Formats: sequence, C-alpha cells, structure tokens
Amino acid sequence: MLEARLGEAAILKRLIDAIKELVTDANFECNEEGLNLQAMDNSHVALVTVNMQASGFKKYRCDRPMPLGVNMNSLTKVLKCAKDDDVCIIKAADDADILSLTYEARNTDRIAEYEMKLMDIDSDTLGIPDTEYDARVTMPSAEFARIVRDLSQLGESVRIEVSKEGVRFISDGEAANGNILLKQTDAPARNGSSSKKKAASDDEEEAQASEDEENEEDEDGEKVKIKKEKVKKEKVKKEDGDVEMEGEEEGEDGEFQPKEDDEDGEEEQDEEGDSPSKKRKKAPVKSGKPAKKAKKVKTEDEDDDGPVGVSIEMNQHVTLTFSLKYLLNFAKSTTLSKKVVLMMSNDVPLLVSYEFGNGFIRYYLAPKIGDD
Amino acid sequence: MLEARLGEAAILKRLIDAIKELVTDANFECNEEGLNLQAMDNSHVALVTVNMQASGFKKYRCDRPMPLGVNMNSLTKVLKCAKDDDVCIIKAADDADILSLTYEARNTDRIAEYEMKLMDIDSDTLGIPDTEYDARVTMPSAEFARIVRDLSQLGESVRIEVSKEGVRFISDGEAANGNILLKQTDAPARNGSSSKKKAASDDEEEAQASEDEENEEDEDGEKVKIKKEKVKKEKVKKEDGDVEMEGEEEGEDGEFQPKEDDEDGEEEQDEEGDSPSKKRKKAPVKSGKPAKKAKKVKTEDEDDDGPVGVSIEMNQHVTLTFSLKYLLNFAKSTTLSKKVVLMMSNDVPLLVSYEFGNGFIRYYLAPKIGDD
DNA sequence: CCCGCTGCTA
DNA sequence: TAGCAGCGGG
Repeated sequence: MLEARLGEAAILKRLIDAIKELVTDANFECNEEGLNLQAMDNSHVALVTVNMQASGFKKYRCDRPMPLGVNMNSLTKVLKCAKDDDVCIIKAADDADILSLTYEARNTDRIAEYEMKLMDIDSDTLGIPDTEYDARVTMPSAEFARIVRDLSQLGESVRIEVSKEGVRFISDGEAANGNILLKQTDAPARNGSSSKKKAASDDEEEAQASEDEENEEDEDGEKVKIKKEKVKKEKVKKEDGDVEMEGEEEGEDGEFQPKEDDEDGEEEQDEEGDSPSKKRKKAPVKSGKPAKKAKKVKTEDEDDDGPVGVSIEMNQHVTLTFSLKYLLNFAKSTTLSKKVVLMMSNDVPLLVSYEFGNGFIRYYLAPKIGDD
Repeated sequence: MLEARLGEAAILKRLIDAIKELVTDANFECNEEGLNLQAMDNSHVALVTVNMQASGFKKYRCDRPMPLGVNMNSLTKVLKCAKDDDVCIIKAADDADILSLTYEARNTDRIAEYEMKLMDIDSDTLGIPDTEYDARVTMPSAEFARIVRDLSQLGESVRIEVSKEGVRFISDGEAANGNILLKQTDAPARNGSSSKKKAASDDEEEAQASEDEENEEDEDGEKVKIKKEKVKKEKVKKEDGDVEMEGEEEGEDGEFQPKEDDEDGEEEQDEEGDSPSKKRKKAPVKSGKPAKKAKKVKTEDEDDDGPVGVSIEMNQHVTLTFSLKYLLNFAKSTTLSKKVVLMMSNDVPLLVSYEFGNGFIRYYLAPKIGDD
C-alpha cells in the first residue's frame, strides 16, 4: 500500500506538466525511498527521469515496491482539479488498479477525492550509466529557457560548446545565425552557488564538502560525477540492449542500457555494475524547510538559495549539437527550479537536470551526429 | 564599415515593431550622420521614415554611406533575442551582405551575437516635399492611439477636422458614429509644450526662438514647417515621378516625388524647387542630452519633458479623412514617444511624427478623397 | 482555428 | 505591479 502526502499539489502539477508532452504513459515506481519515473519520449529520442524522495513528502509510506502505470493525460486532468496550494494525498492499494488523489484545501473545509484508473505498462526500465561527464554547466533555469527559446527562432538545432571561456550556444538558421556566450559568473560573493558547486547536500555525508565540486550524488543511488583527472566517456556508449535511443538523425552514440524487466525496487542502478555508489538509505530529512523567505506561499524551489550564477566545470572541451525542439520541451521544468545543470561529454547524451526540494527531474537527449 | 553602439536595444526593438507590419523589407541607409530608413508600405498607401541620429548612439562610426537591405521579419526575430536593456552593437562590413547584432547584457557575462543576412533592395528613395502644413496638432501619443483604437471599432475611416476650437476625430460606422473633440490644452504652465511649439531646436539657428513656433527642422535636412502667413499647399501635389501613393480609394493628391537613386544625403528636398528652404547642412548636434530626469534608466522618450498637452496651430481649417487601419498601425509607435505630432493640409498626406531621443519616426498617409 | 491562461519581461 | 507573449485547451 502506498500513501504519500504532498504538501503542495503544485509540485506534482508542474512535474507532470513538464513531461506530459514528452511521455504519454509511464510507471511511477514506488518503494519506500520514494517515487521514481522513467520513460522514453514517444519518439524514443529523449529520456525523462523523475525522482521524488520520500523525504519530500509530509508523510510517506510504501509497504512494498510497486509500479503505478499512469496515463499522463488522465493524471493531468485530475491534477487540474487541485489548487496549487492544496495538500495532495496519493494512495494506492497494493494490488489495485486505481490511484486515489485527495486534495485538501489549506482550510480543511474542502476535500476533494479523485480516483484514476491505472494501467499496466510494460516498461523496460533502463539502467542509466553512471556517466562521468566532461563538462558541467550550472545556470539559471530561466536563462537556459530563454536561450533555447531565442535560438529556436533561428534554427532547428543548437550547438553547445563548453570551454574554459564559458558556454556558447550556437544556432545557424536560414535568415540569421546566433550565438550566445555565457561566461562563468565570478566566483566570489555568490552565496556559494557560483564556482563552488555542491550539488547534493542531503545524503549521508556532507563532509564531502572538502572534495568540493567534483562530485554530485543523488539520493537514489545514481551517481553522476565529474572527474577532472580521468576521462572515460567511452564507457558510456556500448553494450546496448534492446531499447535505445533511436531518434531522428542521431545514431548510435550514447544510448541507454535497458535493464530488462526486473523492477525489483531498490537495486536498480547497481547491476550496471559500474558505479561505486554505496546504496544509501534515505536520510532522515527534516521535513518542511527552514523558513527562509517565509512570505512566499509559492511552493517551488528549495533550491532557492539566493541568486543563481553561471558556473562551469570541465575536463575538456565539449561540443555537441542538439535538437532545440527537445530542449524547448525540457525547459518546461523551469518553474521547478531556479537552477538547471547541463552535463555533457562528447558523443554522449546530454543530461539536463532540475532539482527541487527532495527530488529532481532529468532529461537525457542524444546529440545529433554529423554536428549539422 | 558601420559600427553603432546603441545604449538600449529596446529603442531598436520598438522601432522595428512599429514598422514591421507596414514594411517587409527596407534599406537602412547609413552615413556618418546616422541611420535613415524610408519605405512605402506594402500596398503603397503609406510611407514610413525613420531617422536615428549618430548622436543618439553611445558610439557611432560609419566610414562611408551604404544601404543595409533588411528583411523586417528576420530583424524582428533577431531583435527578440535581445533584452530591452541590453546594449546593442550593430556592425556591418563595407561590402558585406551580413549585419551583425551584438547584445551585451548589463552584467557583461552574457554576450549574444547574431548575424543576419542582408539583401539587395532597390529602393527609390523618395524626395519628401518640404510641405508647409496648414495645421499642426501635438498631442499625447497615448491619446492618439486610444482615439484611433476606439474609432476603428466603429468604422473604417476617420475624419479629422482641425479648427480653432480644437481637433475633432469623427467616425461614422454602421452601428454607431463617434466623434472626439480634443480642445487645446490651456497654454500656461505647460513647460512649453502646449501652445508654444518649437519642435526641433537643433539646427543652425536657434535664434529662431524669436520667430517662435513656425518652424520645425529636422537634422537630416528635411524641413517641415508651418507658415501662418502664406499657405501654399497646392504646391505639394503635382509633378509626381514613378513611385507614388496609390492606395485603396485615395487618388492623386499628395504623392511623394521619387528622387531616383541619388541618395546623396542632404539635398533631398530642394530639387522640388518650390520651398524657399535654404538648404541647410547638418548642424553639429550636441550628442547626449542635457541631463534632466537623470534617475530614469528607462530608455525611451527624451521627448519627455513633462506632461504632454494638446496643442494646435493652424492657418486654416483642415478636414481630412483617413483610413483607420493605417493610423492604427502608426500608433504602434506610441511607445517611442509620449508625444505625437499630426501635420495636415487639405488634400495633402497627413504626417504623423514621433520624435524620440535623437531620432524620429514619421508616417505619411494620403487622405481618402470623396471624404467618405 | 480561436480564446484563455500562465509565465516572463518591462 | 502591469502588459505582452507563448503555450495549452476547447
């Protein structure tokens, strides 16, 4: 049995908004650590991953792991019936084919209950390789959205070049070409968000602060890191199974490895056998968040620790070309976080990651080859 | 080679916004005095003229005169990629077919560069007659926009009647008629903008202050004036060349004389041979402007010297009818200046003029005949 | 294809 | 804080 109480329905609304155009059906895999969703977009060009930590809920209980096969259209409809600041309770019986959504208005005198049909979705959960990226760019999500929007006026695709100089977004179009250079924000005096980049501060060791910006760990056992010393991006692109990225013109680089159908809950990432990610249990997270900016009823970003700068970490120059259409889509997550992180290695899918309070949404997009 | 540094991209954005629906392609003629654009609207009913003084730029350099053939759609797209307060640098090599637009964010860590294809446009630059108008109406541009908007709901055209009483805008529609009377704002206490109307204070003689409101001169050699004593409006409507206004139902009154292709800058009006306009050389214009209202970072109207009233100067009554569709279009320039000036003589094209810091945009529209 | 709503920008 | 633009829904 699953029962999860979400403080603000808005988070869920935004999440679903952010993926519903990419994905029509997907399984929410729930276990005692939280909810996870993973799905290829309809044309199998992009992959979306959503994680909501148990700790991100005001109350969370999941007796045993189970997949909740959700149709995004239905869920969208049901979620529209929630007000942004409603408390949202998600319930599912152990073997039920029904998901129950309850919305409690802040003033308890309104309680709405919806029941949505679930469906059986046979999803091959992909193992996402524990990639070490050559470049990581952190920037304001709004800026990313703006750039992508601007450039998509000019052309179909964007070339992203990361160098020490900064990140450059380049688009060649019929009538005009454009390129936008984002220099790294000066490190100092930026509440720690600029060059010092501790990405995940939540799990077991925050002592990691010493090894500064090289590591980013995610609570669900995935691990994505940047190594300055060694670069092994090649290990990302091989041993594909039967489900892989097969988008428009991009070819065989950087697929995801499908991991057949053992959705046994927790050990999802480990049988890839690569990451030394010590499987961590969810840390007891103080629910609610330390009141800063108490006045904002808006539910959003806990990410929000001050102004967001641009910061770049890289091992080597990276140049990749992507379809703007997809990036435009990813940018729908802008409302979820003020910050976005782009992780790139040559010939490997781009990872676009938005983190919000106790969870994240990540998009993977294979680069166009031939760099056209 | 052209290089012009504009303090606020917004000005250019607004300018192009204001004409892009009228004109699809046009030459920006640039010379050391600044940028000029002149174009007939697509249906050859209206004429637009834009001038941006060199002094209006933070930096301006133009080695030799050249036309920049711009497609407004492309330019619009590219300008959308600029934020309003970006610094905008326009560059073009001497013989290049490319225009480069660079946007520097206020905080320099974002630089965007766009390159837009230029095109060859064979424009017959028209000589705009040095008309002496019988009536000049100055009013808040917002008011003009409002009137035009309101009346265009009722009918297709508006009759403008200028008398000592004031200006009256009249529209007869199917369902309703409307007329709006604007009386002259009481002269006193209006920082000189109401009945006292020196429009251009820039050229050779500002000793003209004595002959008060009769003259308006523009820096690029054009001259438009009101003469109280003598009225020779007839001289405006004849000797047309090959390019003329040929709109819907309006006929042969008030065309512009095409002046073939000698875009030699200054002597545009003189070969009309009518006006006693002593050909004036461009006066040394003091760049920048006397700091008043230093606090407003907003880019717009330097025109903005206080509240704008309605003022009317006239030699004789004028009654003209115009297509509201066009006026509606002209009113897009409202954001460029708080003030608009309407210049009219019977049977002569209306001149609608917006002046902004070191430049202007002017529209000419032939009257409907038969006054329907 | 048009209208309304949401988000972003000024 | 208000207006404009882009996106989504009917």
